Amino acid sequence: MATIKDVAREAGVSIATVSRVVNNSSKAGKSSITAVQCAMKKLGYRPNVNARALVSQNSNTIGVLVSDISDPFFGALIKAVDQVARENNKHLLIGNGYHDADSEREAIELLINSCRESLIIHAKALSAEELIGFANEVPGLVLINRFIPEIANRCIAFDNFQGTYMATEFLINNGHKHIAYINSNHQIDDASERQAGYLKALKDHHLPSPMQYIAAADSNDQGGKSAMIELLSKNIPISAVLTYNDFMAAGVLSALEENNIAVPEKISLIGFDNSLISRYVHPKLTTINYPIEIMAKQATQLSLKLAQKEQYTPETCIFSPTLVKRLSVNKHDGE
Amino acid sequence: MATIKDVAREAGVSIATVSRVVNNSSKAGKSSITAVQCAMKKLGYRPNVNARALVSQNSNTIGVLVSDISDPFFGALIKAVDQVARENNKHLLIGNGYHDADSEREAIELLINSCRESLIIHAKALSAEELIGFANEVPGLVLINRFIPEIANRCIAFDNFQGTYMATEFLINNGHKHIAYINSNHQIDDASERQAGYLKALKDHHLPSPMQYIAAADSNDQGGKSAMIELLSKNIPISAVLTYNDFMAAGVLSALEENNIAVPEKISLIGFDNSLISRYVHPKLTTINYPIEIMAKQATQLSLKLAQKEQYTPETCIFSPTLVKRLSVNKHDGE
DNA sequence: TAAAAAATTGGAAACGTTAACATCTTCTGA
DNA sequence: TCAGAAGATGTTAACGTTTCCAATTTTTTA
Repeated sequence: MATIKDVAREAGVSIATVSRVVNNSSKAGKSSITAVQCAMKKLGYRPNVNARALVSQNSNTIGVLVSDISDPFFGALIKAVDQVARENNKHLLIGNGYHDADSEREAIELLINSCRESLIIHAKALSAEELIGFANEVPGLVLINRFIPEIANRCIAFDNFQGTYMATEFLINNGHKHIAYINSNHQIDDASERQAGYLKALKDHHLPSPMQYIAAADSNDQGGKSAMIELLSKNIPISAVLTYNDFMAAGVLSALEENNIAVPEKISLIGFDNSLISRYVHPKLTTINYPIEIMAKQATQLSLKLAQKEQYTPETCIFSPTLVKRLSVNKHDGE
Repeated sequence: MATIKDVAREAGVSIATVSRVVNNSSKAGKSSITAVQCAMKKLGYRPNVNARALVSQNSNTIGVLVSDISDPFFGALIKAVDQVARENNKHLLIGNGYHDADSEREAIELLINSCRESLIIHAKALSAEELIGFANEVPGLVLINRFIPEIANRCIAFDNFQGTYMATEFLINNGHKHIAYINSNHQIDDASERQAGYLKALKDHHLPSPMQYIAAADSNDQGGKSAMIELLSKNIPISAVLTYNDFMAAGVLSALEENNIAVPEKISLIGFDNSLISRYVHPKLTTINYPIEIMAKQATQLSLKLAQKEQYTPETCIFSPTLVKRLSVNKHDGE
């Protein structure tokens, strides 16, 4: 591999001049520029990023930790980060947390070692203390989809409570009184917040909230399906179902279809996330929009600013849900 | 940030000894080891990866280029690469090609600059010549989902032709004679190979292959929908449709539903890729499986071997499609 | 007990780059 | 025509590691 020295020798100039040409800093003469460019082309010279990063103390890389790259939700997150990264001539180092505290920790360590500047972290399994520790170590670390009061200015989060509250209220306003909620059995904040929003909406509208209307399972379609079957087998009146996410809603659809229960005619259904699949299931799913792209862009900008020690407070830290009305909810008449 | 020097001073040893402890190379005395570990913990020492990479000429990073990170197909690809990477203590640098030659080139340049060892490249827009050039420059570069004869031992590809051939033949064996094909309008090999497989199957079974049964559009659900509408408006007999991918098939389903044409009762449908959404659409989609995870793992292993200058030829270079039977195909009787 | 062997340590040269500083040209304008 | 400014270029010291080599200490063996 050709180094700057080789180029200097080939072009008959000093390495400083080559460096100046490479970084087109103004102080290089025309003849040198052409000579150096020629030599670079001839030798196929590529600056060594590690040497550069070593001296400039900056790797031009944004580290991103997600729970599962293959989930389109995180795909959308990463893509949004990438768009901002591109505008700033950075590239992306990706870590996968596998929904597991040890993996998350390991991945963050790796990311911190590799790029101490900017980090966008989606970690649900790690404790707040541990994350605060990392945040204190890395000024450009930003948490996404998680709010920790001690480092509030480093968090870009989503109002889960409000999301299920809205969804539940929407069902109530459509005449539904027997609304079930299918939650994730993951022990993460999102799950308890979403359940709390559902319960609060019922309470505010003076509806009972018996625990038998709540089921919990793995947050995928299989989980949704089995939770729905569990609810059906209780033989309680249900006119609407709210799920923790769209995948679980898809599972609910399967369960209902197999039992010849029409959606939305017999049972209305609302998902959560407005993910890719919500447009593809049948009927198209009414769901809660999670503006992950905007949030990810915001988080990236925040991280970039913080990395440059700029004081910067984003306009929005906690993003709000919106209801996406599609075809899985009907008005309910009578009891 | 604490450096190795700080640790050495704190522990009262030389930097060489610290380095030995950090890399637990055998030649360190017990007392030094404990002293150094103590000092490291106290100072929160993290080895500087750039300095390491500079001297060891190896960044422990695998670069991956995909067309669109937010597409679950590529999500699955990246996750598979990550699994192999983890086993080898590497992490992932991700580039996005945005289905565009200039972006692909730019991203590859960036990736090469950052990790000259291992590269997994999914590039459809770039010319073969250009890719051969990059491959010659980087021994560990492996092409995925693309076959270039000149660098055949660096390619992990998929038999697109065979995929549509199988699908078409399956439809023919189910009594279908009027089979339409909806192709992608992208000018990439996959599109022409898949169309060729469809045509060859028709020919081998002595069926006519009029061009009016072929439509092309953007390779997403919108494209699939408009292409299907185009086919319907021609008012030709159609008993089955084959699409370039599952997203287009989802669009076809929308178009047919809006026109009250039942799938599979009136028209059978086969997708391609066996992607995430194929299980979520209604009816569940019969499709062609694209074993992208296995391919990605294979590609990563190949890349890692090549980077170590090992001679290595993977068992399989061209992977084969399989048919995934779900609920979107019926037998067709009569003409 | 002394010499040889083994284990442990430190010094210093790399790795490829940037940037501060010094030097040497070449203009500019009076 | 010459002083001074401006421009171009080179020298060299960092950046934080690893690793070779030599030096020192400890252990082993006869």
